[in-house]
Amino acid sequence: MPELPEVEVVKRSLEKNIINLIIKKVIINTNKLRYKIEKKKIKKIITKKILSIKRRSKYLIINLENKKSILVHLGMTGKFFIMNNDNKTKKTSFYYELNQGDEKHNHIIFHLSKNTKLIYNDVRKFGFIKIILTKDLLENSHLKLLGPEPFSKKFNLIYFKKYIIRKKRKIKDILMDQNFVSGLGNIYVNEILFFSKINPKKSVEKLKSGEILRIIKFTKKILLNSIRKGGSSIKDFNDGLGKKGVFQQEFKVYSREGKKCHRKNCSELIKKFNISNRSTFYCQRCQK
DNA sequence: CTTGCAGCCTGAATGC
DNA sequence: TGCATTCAGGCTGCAA
Repeated sequence: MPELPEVEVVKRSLEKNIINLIIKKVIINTNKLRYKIEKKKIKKIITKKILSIKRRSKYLIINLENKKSILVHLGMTGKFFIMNNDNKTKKTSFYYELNQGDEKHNHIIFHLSKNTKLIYNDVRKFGFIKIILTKDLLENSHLKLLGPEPFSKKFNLIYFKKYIIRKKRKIKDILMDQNFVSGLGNIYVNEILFFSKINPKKSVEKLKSGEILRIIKFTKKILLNSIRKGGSSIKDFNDGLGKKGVFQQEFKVYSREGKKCHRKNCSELIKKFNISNRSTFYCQRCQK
């Protein structure tokens, strides 16, 4: 599932592969992702050059020369493939593999110059692609209310304390809230709380400064580490039908229900329960 | 204002 | 074996 690190690696892959290329043609195989594709707007980006790629939270922004931008969210299963003139499908990130039969879910295909194709594939169609004016990005409803990026200086102790004041929500809930801090999803939040030794159920009003500082520190550390590993695993843009470029992510708690806690000298089994209808994994001995 | 939750979608895993 | 059900997940928009 693409969270901030996965999306960041897509961004870097796209930067390497499609900058300065021109959009020649766009094939729409599936008209409706999360939102209906506006064909009129798609028409207007034909012949335009791709100037830059940005990321905000889990969103990708592809800036074009005609003052328009393509705003992309990958949802749960969205992924971009690149195809060059060798006709081999290549991955743009580390969170998925290439499989036979993927083409079935190739919903949108951008034909670019230099015989390059950018393919949007999405099994569950939770993602979306919208064309908007670049100048309207900041006011866009998807982006407007997003909290600070986890790496930014704004995500600090003072901000944290101010946000949670008089709130009684669980810490896991707050970390999942994109308006508090943007880019985290269920997997990384589980991991962050394990490393921070905080019980996901803990009410934010009970958090001590030291605990908050741990959360902030590990958030940055865990995300950075994933970007680094994931980025290096696909740096050669291998087609995943071989085994190269596959980075098996290792999680400490996520999806490890009933397995032994990885912390030294702890033999507790990882427990699973729901918070806000999301799977939550933790070690009840290590996380208080 | 804040918080909670249904619904969008498909395929894999599980249940009977 | 095969059919039916459940689960996974981010985000929006509405209800309480």
